[in-house]
Amino acid sequence: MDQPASLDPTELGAYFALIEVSSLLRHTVEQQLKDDGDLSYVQFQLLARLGDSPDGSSRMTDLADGVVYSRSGLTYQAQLLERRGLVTRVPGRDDERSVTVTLTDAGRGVLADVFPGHIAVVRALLVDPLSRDELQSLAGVLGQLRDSMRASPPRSAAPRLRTPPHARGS
Amino acid sequence: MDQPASLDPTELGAYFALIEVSSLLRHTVEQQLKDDGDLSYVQFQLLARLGDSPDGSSRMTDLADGVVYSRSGLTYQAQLLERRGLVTRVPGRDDERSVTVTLTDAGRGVLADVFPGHIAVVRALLVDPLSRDELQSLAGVLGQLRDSMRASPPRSAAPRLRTPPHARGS
DNA sequence: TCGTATTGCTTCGAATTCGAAGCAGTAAGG
DNA sequence: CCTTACTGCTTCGAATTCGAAGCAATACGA
Repeated sequence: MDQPASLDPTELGAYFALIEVSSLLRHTVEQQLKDDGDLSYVQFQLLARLGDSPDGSSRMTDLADGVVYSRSGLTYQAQLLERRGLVTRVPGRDDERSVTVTLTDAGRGVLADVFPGHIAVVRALLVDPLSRDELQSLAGVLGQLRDSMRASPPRSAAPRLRTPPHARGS
Repeated sequence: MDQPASLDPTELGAYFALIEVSSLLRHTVEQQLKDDGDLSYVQFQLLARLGDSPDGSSRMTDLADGVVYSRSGLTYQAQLLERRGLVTRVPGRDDERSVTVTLTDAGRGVLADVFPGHIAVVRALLVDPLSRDELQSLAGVLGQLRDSMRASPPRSAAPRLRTPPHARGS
């Protein structure tokens, strides 16, 4: 509760580097996906997640949980994918209000088109610049962070410390 | 040139964890900034960058270079900030076509309002869950990645390996 | 069983984003 | 000096994003 008001250089460095690295990586990946398969990053994430599933299908909600994404945005993207014939959407069998999204053969095809380039980008930007030890260290620390972030609901991240706004509009 | 077609678990783990961690962190920070100062993340980045500058001002282009952002998007956000009185925009002195953006006192005020909560979020999500060694390791590896990414223009990231698209629309 | 709350998804409107095109101002070549 | 290319920024239109509200199906309490 009595921590210094700012962050020390190491802390700041980790934060800024994380933001910048992920931003640049994502940018590059997005470009590659658009070039190779006309997919947005989110669309690729959805297809890839479906491809991982044993039967190539999943409920909307389960898809949303994996991809940090609003429900309405997911609906929008699923519509686009369906329009292109990459997935099908049918009402769930046991629960009439849920929607089951399923990867089509065309969807698997696009995924196959896009994968090699995707891997090449990740390799070029993330894997190759690091030694094996560094990569393992990175994976370990980030995995730990991911677990701790998942564990705590985002709501309680910064519960206190709120300063009264200075000059809010209106 | 003859690397395996896929990524091994460590490589995949680092990649996925990086994406997920940065995404969650960014989401949480965005929420905090909106709550405490009605700022988007980009707006905060712009204000913070100006705050770092000795005279609190900077050219549009220099701002864009720091924040991964399109020029038109920067113009849009700068307009919003100017409308709220957080920055001023005046034509550059020596080069008539450039625009110098300057932080106002109100801008500094909002920055001050927002900072404590911002630091609290970063601390809670990124710093506190890790040991000092882990944090240093993370900062080191990410810094290395950032440098290597900066060095190579994104264009050449995946120059080869392009598979002919499978079923492109139209 | 009935009434109410909850869940899963979609629709709607507003805000943000980007790329392409446009518009000065500046530099370079003759 | 004039023409041409380039730079810095803005405007424009289209696409994407989100939150709030809406709708249908399901779960729950009495």
